[in-house]
Amino acid sequence: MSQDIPKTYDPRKAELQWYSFWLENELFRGDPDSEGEAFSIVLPPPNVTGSLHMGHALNITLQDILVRWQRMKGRNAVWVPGTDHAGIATQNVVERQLAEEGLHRNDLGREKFEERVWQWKEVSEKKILTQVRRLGCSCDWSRTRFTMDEGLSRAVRQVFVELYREKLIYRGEYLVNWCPRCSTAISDLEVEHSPVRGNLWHLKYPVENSDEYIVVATTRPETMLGDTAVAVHPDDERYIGLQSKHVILPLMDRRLPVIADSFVDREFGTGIVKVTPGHDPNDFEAGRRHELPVIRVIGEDGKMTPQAGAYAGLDRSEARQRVVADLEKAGLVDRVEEHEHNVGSCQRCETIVEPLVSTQWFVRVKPLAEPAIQAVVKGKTRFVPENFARVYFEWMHNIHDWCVSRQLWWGHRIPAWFCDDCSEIIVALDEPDRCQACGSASLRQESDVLDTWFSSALWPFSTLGWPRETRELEVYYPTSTLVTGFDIIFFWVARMMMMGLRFMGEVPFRQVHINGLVRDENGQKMSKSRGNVIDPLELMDEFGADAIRFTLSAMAVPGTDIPFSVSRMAGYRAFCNKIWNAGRFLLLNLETGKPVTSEEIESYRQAGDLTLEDLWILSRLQSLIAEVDRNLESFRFHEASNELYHFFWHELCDWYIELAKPRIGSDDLEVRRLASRVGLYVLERALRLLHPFVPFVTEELWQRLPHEGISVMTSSYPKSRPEWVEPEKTEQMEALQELISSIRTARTENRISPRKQVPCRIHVSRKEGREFLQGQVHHLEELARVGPLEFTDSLPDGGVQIRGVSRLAEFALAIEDLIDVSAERKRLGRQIERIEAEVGNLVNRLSNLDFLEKAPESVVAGVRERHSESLRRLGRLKNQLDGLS
RNA sequence: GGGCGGUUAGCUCAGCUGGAAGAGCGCCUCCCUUACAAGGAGGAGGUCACUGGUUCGAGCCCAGUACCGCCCACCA
Repeated sequence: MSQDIPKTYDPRKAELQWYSFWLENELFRGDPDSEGEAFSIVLPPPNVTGSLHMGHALNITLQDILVRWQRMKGRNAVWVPGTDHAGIATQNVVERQLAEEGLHRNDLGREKFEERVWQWKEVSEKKILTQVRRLGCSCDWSRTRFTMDEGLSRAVRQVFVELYREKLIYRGEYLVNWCPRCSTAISDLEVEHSPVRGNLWHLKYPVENSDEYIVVATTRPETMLGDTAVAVHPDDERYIGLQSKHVILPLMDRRLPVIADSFVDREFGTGIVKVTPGHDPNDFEAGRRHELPVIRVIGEDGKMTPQAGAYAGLDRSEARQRVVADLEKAGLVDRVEEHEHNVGSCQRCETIVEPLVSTQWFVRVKPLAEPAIQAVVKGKTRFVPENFARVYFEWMHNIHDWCVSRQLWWGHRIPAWFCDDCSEIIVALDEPDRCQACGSASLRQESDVLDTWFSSALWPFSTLGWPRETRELEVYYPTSTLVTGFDIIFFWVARMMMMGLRFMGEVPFRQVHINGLVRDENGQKMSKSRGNVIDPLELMDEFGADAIRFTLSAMAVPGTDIPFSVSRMAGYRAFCNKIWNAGRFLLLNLETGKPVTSEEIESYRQAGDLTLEDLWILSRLQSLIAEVDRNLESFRFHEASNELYHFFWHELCDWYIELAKPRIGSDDLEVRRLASRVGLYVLERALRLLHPFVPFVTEELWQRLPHEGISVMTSSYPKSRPEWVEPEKTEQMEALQELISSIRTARTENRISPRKQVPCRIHVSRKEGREFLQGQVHHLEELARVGPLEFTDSLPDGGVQIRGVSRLAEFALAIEDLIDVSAERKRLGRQIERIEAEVGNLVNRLSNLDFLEKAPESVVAGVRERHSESLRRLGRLKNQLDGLS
């Protein structure tokens, strides 16, 4: 099978070629009726707001590794992809585009605006899904969904209607978080709090019919215009007398009752608080308890309303200045303190959120939360790492009703109709013809849309066909694993749990793996403002998809963020190239022929045809298989990656191939054939093991190897054969490696040219050791460049020589040139020092009676072994030092 | 105010069940040896934040301290 194989791996070509190959052969297809236990994943749908970032790259890479791995293990695997309409976020993107054209969405009107967003959605979705493909993801594209496509929209309406009928959805006037810029209500979760340095104004409110006044403290003086009471703590003795009185609200001349309510903190400020039910969550609650009127002084546009009297029409920040100035003029500002407090702003546009009273739709979540808590308590869904379950519980236990209506145009329109002729509200799956109460045909649909997370909450079952009863739901629900970020545990994971349990009667996924955040090299969050954002597409162009995948996987330590490093990725690109070149070498030099089966290898084993290095690499391969499996089972992607990396590079390439080269090039055809069979076998199995991580380079090589089946994707993931694990061979191999390394070190440090063949004498005190090494002479000659090689009973003193030791043997290299005696002295001195320290340490442990008595025997034996070995070695080194004249 | 995570080599980080301190990059030396210079062979570099405890034995377990980061929370 001679062929042209370029020296350097070209990712671009392989990626294009093999991705289309996989697609053409429908290898990503999930068929509910095919064999094997189901393994299903739904892709957390990316928002159609632009393109993918490094966080997505990590998230989808991990999923693809899992899916490819499970598919190769024979599971009936499916990965359902799709995108999210991302209501407010996408609307904002398009609004910004309009703004650049000098337009506002009102200029277009709802219908035209929606059309415009749909156009954008097509562009963004295409871009995103292309990126997902370029990374090599094996999604079942025939199942691609969008949260606003017809089927999913129907699922949304169905859920809304059912929850409404059960009174788990209600409509009402409450205080909500309002974003004046987006001009919509948002949920508590969409408000981000950050500390702001501001002032605490202490204001004087005169007491009615008296010369006295009370002092209240506020961070938002402009809201005083909407005060409808002041409050004190019922047990606050300072103000018992005040409780029956009224105060006069300055600037507005309004008479305010003094109420007693235990929400007041006696320690804070004066212990008297102004109550503004229209613009503060606490005050709103207090207002309800005390039946206080609500006065809205700030409107939905962030400007003061007519209710604000003289201040009407002013922006809220302007109003603040004016109110303070006016109060100062009237001598009603007691004092002003600097004060840091939290201010809430809109997650999507960073505008300061205004709490205001508004009519909205809410989901009553407590009844839904309870089963969702229990499911995790009982282990029906497991978090990995498990400490995230605590975060989940924490939030679920303190959950508040969920405001689901949004005053946006982009989203699922709420399936509710208002009758113009009576006050009836009809909530229905499809548009009703006439009012169910009065029969009027004059109906208007609610103009609000739903929070984007409402449809996301249904994703694991809506994508599988719900509310239809599909075979997919039967087979693939609950999904196996959800891979997502910790930042959306509340937004998404919790809500999927609630909806899944309510509508499917079963959790939406068995496991939730929480992946970390991709940060920059210095651990900083990637953000546009910091200018440290890395575009995965650019990286793929430069380094190849496999390199970026392997980098992310190798760095994906569960529960921790990833400081993404480009230099490290260059290292993993080198790894891909290494895989390529190892494959290239073997392909160019081995006898090929039929694919190699494990049975064939087993027959060589039985016949005793295999060499030390063969048995060793086969043994190491079995351990590797077991380790990779174990690590992937527990989402330890970094460990699995590192094991593979180390095996392939530092065991297979550095040692096995080097050791096997002479046999591979041998004139003895039988020797050559056997070396080829083992070489092919190990390479082919290694490619299978690596495939989920680096799908392209492995496929490219695998296709050139003798193989059965259409793709490495469809081959089976290797299973460990414990009977091939050979600890003694491994130990022998390590001893040989150590000897070779120490000869190499001695050579390098004495500046002996790497090419030069150097005569060498070896002394081994133990008979078995000598016999073993005598069988490995060819390896020593090749890899340590020594020869002729002579085994002696003792090493001669004097003469020009360099000496060294390993755990197995001591050796002397004879060279004609003078060696640098003082440098050699130093080198030996350093070694002696090191070993003496070790011996000291070991002696301490062995002279400790407690250690001898209490430590397990194997540990003690190990220490004894090391102790005597070190002593032997020390003796040899000292001899050598003395021998240097 | 609660909760969680971190502190290990110059840098970024691993270290899973307590049993001889690791990787990548960077640095130094040598080598374009017919798979690979995106390579090979060597080398230097660590008081595992601090204090105490448990243990024969601690980077790992326990308690406390310091500093850093994150999440949640209606203190005006």
